[in-house]
Amino acid sequence: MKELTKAEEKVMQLLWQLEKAFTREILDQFEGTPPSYTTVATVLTVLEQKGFVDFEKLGNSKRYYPLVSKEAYSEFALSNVVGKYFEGSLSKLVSFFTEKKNIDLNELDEIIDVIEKNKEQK
Amino acid sequence: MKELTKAEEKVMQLLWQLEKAFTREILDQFEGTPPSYTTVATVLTVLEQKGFVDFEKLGNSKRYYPLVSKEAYSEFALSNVVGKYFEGSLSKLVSFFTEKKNIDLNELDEIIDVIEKNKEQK
DNA sequence: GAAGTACTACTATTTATTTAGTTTATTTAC
DNA sequence: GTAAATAAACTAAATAAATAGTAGTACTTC
Repeated sequence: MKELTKAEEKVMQLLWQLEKAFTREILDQFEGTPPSYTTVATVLTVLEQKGFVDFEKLGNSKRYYPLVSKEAYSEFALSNVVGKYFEGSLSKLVSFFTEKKNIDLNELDEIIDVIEKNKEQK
Repeated sequence: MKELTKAEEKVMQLLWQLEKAFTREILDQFEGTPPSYTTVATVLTVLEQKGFVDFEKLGNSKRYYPLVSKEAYSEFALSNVVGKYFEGSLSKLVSFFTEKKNIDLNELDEIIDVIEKNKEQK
């Protein structure tokens, strides 16, 4: 999978949220000073070429939808970080995270729960 | 913290590994077809401007060393991913990871260990 | 069917990134 | 002490990314 650039990622985040959307609708989701309509349109064209989105034509408009799910890209992005910075080891990551961040006991218990449930399935 | 570009990240990974290094030494660590000497030198100059590295002058050579540790940047990169793709929640990340990947029981036990130890300290 | 609107397609511009050549200074080996 | 090697500094050029303007086409509403 190719990596998303900053601008592409922003648009994808909005599209994942909207599930299906016209350029205009994506534009409307921008907070603060939004980019111009054509900027969003250009990014969408690139995303289409890269295989991240496709569209259906409604009248002369394009309704875009993701081809790559947020889950699939999350996995990709996470694997990247784990591979590069945690030697591919999830426990290294968790260890690092729990030590650095002020993470509360509830969340730790939650994680143990998650893991125990997963163990049962194996 | 600013983000590292691809080329910058590669050089930083090598420098983190070497701890201290001359341009030549970093170049020598490249596998496959290495970039040219001057390319590495240019990237190092940019990294210096961005505050990721500094150097000490030995003769007319510069021995570079990281100003930003791999740990610090790991935290940054991880927080980025967790924030963008796991709603800031480590348990969501762990859950996702354990479900998707073929992760073995040993690693799951390891993670539980890590968390239990962390809990004790709180 | 003309006026306005909305959209795409094409083109352009700016900035960031990547890559590396050339020049000049310094060191080293004979 | 001169030739070769090495390194930094400077310059340049190609590519990628981000942004947006303009022209033209289709749709909409009176």
